[in-house]
Amino acid sequence: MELYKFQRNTRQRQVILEELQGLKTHPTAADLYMRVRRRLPKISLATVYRTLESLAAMGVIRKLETTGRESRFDGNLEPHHHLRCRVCGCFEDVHEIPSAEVYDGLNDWNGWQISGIRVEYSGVCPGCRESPAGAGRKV
Amino acid sequence: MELYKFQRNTRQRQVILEELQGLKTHPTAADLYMRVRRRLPKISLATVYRTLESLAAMGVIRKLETTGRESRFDGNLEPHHHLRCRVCGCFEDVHEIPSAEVYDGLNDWNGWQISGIRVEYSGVCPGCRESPAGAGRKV
DNA sequence: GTGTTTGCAAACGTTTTGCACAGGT
DNA sequence: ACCTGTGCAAAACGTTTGCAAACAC
Repeated sequence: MELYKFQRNTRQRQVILEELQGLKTHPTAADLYMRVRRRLPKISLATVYRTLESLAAMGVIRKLETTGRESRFDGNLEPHHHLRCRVCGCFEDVHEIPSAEVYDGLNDWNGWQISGIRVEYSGVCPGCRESPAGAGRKV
Repeated sequence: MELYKFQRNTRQRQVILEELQGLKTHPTAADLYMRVRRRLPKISLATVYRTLESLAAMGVIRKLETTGRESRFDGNLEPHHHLRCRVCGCFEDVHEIPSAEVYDGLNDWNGWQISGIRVEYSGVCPGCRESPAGAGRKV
């Protein structure tokens, strides 16, 4: 995927974006495919993937970095964090940034029973700062 | 995978566990497969997956909930957080729990250039607390 | 008309599964 | 001898890609 800017305004892209922005949830590509297909029955899953990837690269939407095998997408660009349900896998937003200690093991927070917190910093490791080719990869 | 307790003590399991516990890194199943095969050339990748899954379910090791398509495993059970390199995908431990604001956008921290922080709380959502069958799943 | 974007199908990388057999107990 | 755990190969799963045709400009 090398497409950082669209040069055509297609119906597929309009509908995908509308559907995503109309959701407060964080759908997977397959979730969106299902919804978009109600309006564009011929659309292909590959188009959904390509479009979401491009929209994310352009900064119009966000591709979430969440636990789980499927990617999830978010039409809401404000920085915020997430609650993940260990049972059904759904996601919900957290707009406050509470301290780690406070919510770990919390019994009821907005109806959720919180059992864990995970903090993942991302950046560039010392090895890759020296040699950007990815030479830093060590098992 | 339904195996929460081992009833046989096999060489495969010993070696997998030894290799994982001998690493300070957070290898993927394929990483471990490579290492274990040096000692047990006939071992199958499926066995590595099955064993890691079971060890994690038993609480002997930890299956990390990290960003990325591959699962990663950790022989270190102490709670800690992670640094992820956006370039090579490697992981490193963070034993402090710093406040969100402090490290976001940090230019140099132990050699890392930090560009983001992600906080993910996990637990059980309101829907699943009522009906544990996973009925809470809503796109 | 030109060249971007699409739809399809096939490929991909990781993980899971079915099944017969090996090997702990 | 039993039956758990293994090896193998195939399936499953989410995602990406190559290519010809469709369509925005």
